[in-house]
Amino acid sequence: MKLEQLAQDPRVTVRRAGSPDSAGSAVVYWMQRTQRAADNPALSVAIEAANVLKKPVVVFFQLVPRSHHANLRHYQFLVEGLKDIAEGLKKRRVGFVIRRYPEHGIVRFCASVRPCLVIGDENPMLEAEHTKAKVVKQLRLPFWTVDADVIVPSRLLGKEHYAARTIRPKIHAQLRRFLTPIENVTAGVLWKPSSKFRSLAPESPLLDGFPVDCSVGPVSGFCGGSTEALKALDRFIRSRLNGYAKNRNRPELEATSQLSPYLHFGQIGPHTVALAAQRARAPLQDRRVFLEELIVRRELAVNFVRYNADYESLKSCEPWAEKTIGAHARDRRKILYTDMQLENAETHDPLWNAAQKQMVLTGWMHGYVRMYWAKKILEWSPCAADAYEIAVKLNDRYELDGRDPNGYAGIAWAIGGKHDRAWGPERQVFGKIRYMSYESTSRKFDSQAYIAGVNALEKRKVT
DNA sequence: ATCGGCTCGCGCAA
DNA sequence: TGCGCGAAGCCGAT
Repeated sequence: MKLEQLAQDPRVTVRRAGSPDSAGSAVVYWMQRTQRAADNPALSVAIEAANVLKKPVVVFFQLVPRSHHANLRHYQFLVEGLKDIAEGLKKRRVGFVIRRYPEHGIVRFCASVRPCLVIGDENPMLEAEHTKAKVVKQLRLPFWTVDADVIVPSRLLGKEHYAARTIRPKIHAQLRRFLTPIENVTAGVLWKPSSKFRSLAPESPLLDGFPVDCSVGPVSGFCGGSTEALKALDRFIRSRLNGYAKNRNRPELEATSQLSPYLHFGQIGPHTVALAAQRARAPLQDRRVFLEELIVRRELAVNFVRYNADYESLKSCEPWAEKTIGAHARDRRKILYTDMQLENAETHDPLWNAAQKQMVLTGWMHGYVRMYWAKKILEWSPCAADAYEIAVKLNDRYELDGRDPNGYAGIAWAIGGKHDRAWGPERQVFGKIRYMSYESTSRKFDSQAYIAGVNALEKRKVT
């Protein structure tokens, strides 16, 4: 294997070209989005490059406050995952350096390591892209990034896709090539830690004295880390994949994988999940439906965020949606709630309140209810642009998987008709945006049971 | 329980 | 240029 071959892997983007300096001391993998030591294509590229160069590999992880407006809930989950990374990297003979604000800089770290090459992982979110752009300017080193958290490298899709039906055949055509096990290669040269590259211990109280937004507390139902993620995957595959197609849209049941927090932080990768589902002994229909959501719809969301720079606002939506929303901008709203009333789950609608409470209390809301939740915010807001904004704000603040392409795509679908189509008959406020009602959702699933379930959870929390 | 109509525009066949 | 068909819907008819 040659370095040029590695650079030509479709998962790899060369952000700063140049031949790796063979006088350098190591290959540095700057781990951001892909927080795992196994089935991590970015780590594999780093190790393979280092093995060609006959150098060791060190993973650099930085703890930066207020990254993507994250709060204590998110940081706690993230920090819980660091121990698994440390253990996994040790097995692969790779070093691990954790630094915390204000000693967190990758540029400073590279100045002391003098790497041959720096590898990063891909993240379509704008803030992550800006951070990388800034670092590229300062690093006088070759810098590659690896698209490690999607099955089909997002670059190969080339443009923003209009709908699931346009991206689906493109993705399916690439699965044979990309839905394959990630090789967990081991470093040939062992990284030897020295005092010069001191690291914080992953199990030390990393958040003590760290300037993090504590207004949203940690949750008890989800524990971060790759080990927990694999356990959750195993439970899902063994007990819930069978029947998934039928039950996934029944939020009163525990029928979904609940892997989104782990996928968001990269503590588990889509290859691991997809291959486990593919080889599971569940009916074909269940496996198909799950893989459609995990791969086609998840990667449609990544495609949206990557190719539509307006994903944080209603501006990201299609002309037909803009038109119909505009035509109904002056419709009288029967009910208006303030941001506070929404945040405190103080609406007249018990299903909506339950959804909001599930999110606030557990850090996770059932996928089907998320649609309803967002559509009602549109119904109860002065305008669609405000609705989009408050939905994003609440989602990003309380969901463990907030600040993720999935959240933005979901809100854009519900409020702006993204990836959807016009639906008649035209209604107040919604216009031709697809509508959902309490009455009809209650026909589809046992909303009383869902509401009761969340309320029981709330009582247990209070007492 | 299941079906058709509602409605728009992309992507492809022709 | 025409045509098929679609990320989760609703409603009313059968």
